Amino acid sequence: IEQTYGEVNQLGGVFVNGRPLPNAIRLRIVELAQLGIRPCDISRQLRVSHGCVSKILARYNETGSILPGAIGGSKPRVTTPNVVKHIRDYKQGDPGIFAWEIRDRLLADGVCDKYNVPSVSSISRILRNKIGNLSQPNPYEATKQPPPQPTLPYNHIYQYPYPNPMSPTGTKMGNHPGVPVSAGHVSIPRSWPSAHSVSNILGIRTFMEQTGALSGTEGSAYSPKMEDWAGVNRTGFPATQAVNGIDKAVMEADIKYPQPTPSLSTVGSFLPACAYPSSNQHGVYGGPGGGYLTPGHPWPAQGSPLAHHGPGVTVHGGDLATAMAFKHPSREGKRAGSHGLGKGVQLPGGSH
DNA sequence: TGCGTCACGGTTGAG
DNA sequence: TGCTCAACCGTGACG
Repeated sequence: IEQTYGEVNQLGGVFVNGRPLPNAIRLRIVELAQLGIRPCDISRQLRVSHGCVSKILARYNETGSILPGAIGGSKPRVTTPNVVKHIRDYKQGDPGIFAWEIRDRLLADGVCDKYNVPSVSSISRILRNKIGNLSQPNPYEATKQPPPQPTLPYNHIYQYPYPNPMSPTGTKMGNHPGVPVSAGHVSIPRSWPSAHSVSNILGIRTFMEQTGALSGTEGSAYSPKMEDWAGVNRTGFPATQAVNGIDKAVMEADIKYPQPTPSLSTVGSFLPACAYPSSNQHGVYGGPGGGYLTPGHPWPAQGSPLAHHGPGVTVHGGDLATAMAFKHPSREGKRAGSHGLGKGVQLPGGSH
């Protein structure tokens, strides 16, 4: 029995505190903005706080990406065995060498670059702790041989954390057929690649439209790596069964992210009912994308991956009561102050 | 009224 | 295995 939960913001939208909005919503925000819709209107239509809309648009303008940043994890160590080895060599070659000189040499020799060169204090610590007695073997070499760590910049090592619904391995960082992935993970630099730009996404959408690959998977249509979509064929996905080795839980994530079924023309009737699994968030808001649009808007009601509400999307609980029932009981009342205000559903159009 | 910014409480994942 | 820490998140309030 998996506990899922969501919270309702002042606009009546559903969100999970601490987790990014689903890519579908993020994409919609950017697309609406590109259509000239004001951020405040986007906020109201999508029921996302204007601060969030502002943030996403600002990020998009800055990076060209709609995707959230990499969550969690630690910065990679800069004192890799290779660096330690070089420091050790420098120290052996010149016992009187200063830490700052070592630092300069690491840069000069290309062992490190300016992004991952250890600080002087780190070098000092290495000298003290690891190379204090040069007669002792290097602990890295004497004990175990950790896997070589490439001295890559921080960006490169960070991974996009979302599980990939198309992963044949069912792992969060799954590989894609035909997409070479080394070391079992896919890296997306924080300087977001243009592959995530809306134009590219739209291009991919065209592809998806043509193939019908997005049928019924509106909210889950966003692969962690958009550029991998070309290798994706989601046609005929069973709703809850493992497909192509995809972990069932991953698949179910799509289903556990129901968005209330807002009718297209009734933003005002939007009733949030969403339950995010704690493990991931892709595929949230399974409702028809067109539901975010005001009547008469030129937005294509069909043809958008976000607008197609296919059979693969099971919308659970179409009312607020259901959404609230998914909440963590322990979280109720826990968030006093401003966040507690989000509990109350405010009718659309209400001013803040 | 719209929007940029920030504090806050939360999640995440490498170390 | 559990903890720590630093990254990120969206909300809501403020100006």
